Amino acid sequence: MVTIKEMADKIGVSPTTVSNVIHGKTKEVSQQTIEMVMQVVKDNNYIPNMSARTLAQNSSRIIGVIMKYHQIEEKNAVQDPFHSEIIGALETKIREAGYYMMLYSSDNVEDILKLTATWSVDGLILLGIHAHDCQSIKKQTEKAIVFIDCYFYDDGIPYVNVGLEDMKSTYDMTNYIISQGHTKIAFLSDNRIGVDEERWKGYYQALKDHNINCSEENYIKLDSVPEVLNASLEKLYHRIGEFTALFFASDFYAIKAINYFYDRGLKVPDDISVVGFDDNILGRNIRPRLTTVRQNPSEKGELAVKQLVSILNNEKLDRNNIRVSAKLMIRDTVKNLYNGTSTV
Amino acid sequence: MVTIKEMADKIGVSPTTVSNVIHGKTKEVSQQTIEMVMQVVKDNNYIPNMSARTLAQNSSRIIGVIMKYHQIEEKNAVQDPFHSEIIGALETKIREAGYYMMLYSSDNVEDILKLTATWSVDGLILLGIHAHDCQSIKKQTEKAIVFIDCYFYDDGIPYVNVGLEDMKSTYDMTNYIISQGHTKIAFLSDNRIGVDEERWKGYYQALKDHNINCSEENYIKLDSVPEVLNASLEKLYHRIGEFTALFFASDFYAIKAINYFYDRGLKVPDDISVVGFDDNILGRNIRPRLTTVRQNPSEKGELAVKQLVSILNNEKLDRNNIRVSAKLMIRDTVKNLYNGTSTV
DNA sequence: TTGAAAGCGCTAACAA
DNA sequence: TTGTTAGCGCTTTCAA
Repeated sequence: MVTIKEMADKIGVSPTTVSNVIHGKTKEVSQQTIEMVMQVVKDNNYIPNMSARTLAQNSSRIIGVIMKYHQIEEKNAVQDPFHSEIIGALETKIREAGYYMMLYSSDNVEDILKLTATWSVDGLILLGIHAHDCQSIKKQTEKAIVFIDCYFYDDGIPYVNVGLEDMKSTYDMTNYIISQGHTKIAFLSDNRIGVDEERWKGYYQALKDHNINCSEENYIKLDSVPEVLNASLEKLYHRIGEFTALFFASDFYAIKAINYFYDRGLKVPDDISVVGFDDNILGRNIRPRLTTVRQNPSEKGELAVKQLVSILNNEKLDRNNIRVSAKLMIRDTVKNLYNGTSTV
Repeated sequence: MVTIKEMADKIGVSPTTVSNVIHGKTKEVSQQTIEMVMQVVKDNNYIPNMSARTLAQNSSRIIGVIMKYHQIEEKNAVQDPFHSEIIGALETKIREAGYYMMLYSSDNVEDILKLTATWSVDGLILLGIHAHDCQSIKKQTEKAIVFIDCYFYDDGIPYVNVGLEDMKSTYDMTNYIISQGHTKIAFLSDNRIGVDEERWKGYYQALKDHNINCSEENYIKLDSVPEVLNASLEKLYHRIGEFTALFFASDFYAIKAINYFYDRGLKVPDDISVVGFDDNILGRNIRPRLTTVRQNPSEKGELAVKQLVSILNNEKLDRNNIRVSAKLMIRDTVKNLYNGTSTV
């Protein structure tokens, strides 16, 4: 491993000059010197030492990608198809932008801040972290941060977030379900915070705008713990008569439910209509083809990196809060109550 | 951000002492000093600077996790459920072991070596990299490396790999298929190298051991490019009469095929039996329940980190090459040709 | 039991 | 246009 100093000695110039040439600061370097330096760098297959660089500049070109830590193994952040798609996109874009990606999961603000400081991380991308923690992190560090799917309302501090048109898209999808003759529609999720709350709101608004009665009775909470999920589905199964359509806040649960019904001889959409959200790998590969709201996680990942890099380059952002658009994927799991068909 | 030196000044000891206490080298430090140091460290919320540490020791506690780079976005390494599960497990275990995870994808040996050197990475975990490149990397660096699913046969150099009983499990599964009365069984995959070749071998051996004729005619190549995959499936559809069972080298393709058949009115397993491999999130969530070979990616990830950490601690490994066991998941997609049933 | 000093590789301020 | 020097924060050797 050659060092800058060694190369400088070899060609009889100063380390400063070598460093300058390496970093393209060649305005004040003679053409001849430039070529000499380029040559040694190449001949010796020079590889920069980032730790030394980081120490000297207090900036590492590392971007910390922080995911929410989940105790439950099957909910291990990366396993969720939505998260893994984003992680993949982040890796690609971070690398292409000339940064390095440190992946870390945590549910603890202190740990996240510590990681940031320990590695002199240049920026942070926070994924699936609770709004409250996001806010707390934002307050405690000056580092560039981009959030994904994080909304905090109760504060004046500006923050950069890449989100989705959650409310609008569930609103639109609910309208579609209604247009197929449904009025008894349930909304199902495993929580009522963050994006899931937004999605509930869109759903709720659509019913309201159609003067369809909607109360907390329409909300069904699913348990995210795998073993307990079946109990939730069993309960759902027994209430099935109350509804003609079920709007799940994620494909994952939609499919779990479809399978649960299938195993009990209940057919989708003949006996009950089902809608999901995400159009993830699961949603895209099931029969009957799932009617769902498509979001593009890669797009979110790309935008997050783009925003972060802009901040790091001190460029002005055209907008702080991006809402990526979603798309209704009308397929085969909603029955048309007027004519009995379900295929588009 | 306090530094060791600052803290040393505050309590009137040397940086050396502070550093020693921080790292538990307290054999030769008085109890009183230890307590003093512990106190300042706590009071000042000291956070170590890893770049400085790395520079001084030439070791960073970073573990580079390298995945194969895929041009095609939908095949983006992390999106594959198998890979994302492993990545999740790796993140957890690396963090728990007190290391940091740098995630990087590449299909270029030079780049991987460069990353390693740039960050003074302590160790490497290579995932899905071609054997040839693995070998080349192994030769060019002294760093600790653990491979996942990488086999190179033609060389004497010892290497550490975490693999699966690919051959044995396809052998067993093929025996099971045969036991259900099938003799016309195809094997399908998108390549014939690495694990897929191993799986083919197991399949082949089982047929041979039953004196069932098996030639290259039994092998059907699937195209991995999403747009072209359908063409492969269309071809398959037309050859369907030649076989009674299809053994796919991965759940992903098994499910793509099942859906393709479904859309053409062909029922699994009534019209054709299907078997997958992986039991991934897709395989686990489809109806009819997929008969497949279950491998546990988390286990692979955990073992890989365990092996790597052992190497880094200079511990002797009990074995270099681990073959994690797989499990046959006999479910509902293979028809019993003797009595016509298919459910277990 | 403790401390002084040198050095890891690089960058930046300043001088020449 | 180029070079000297100091310093980033930490560890390690050796001396006290």
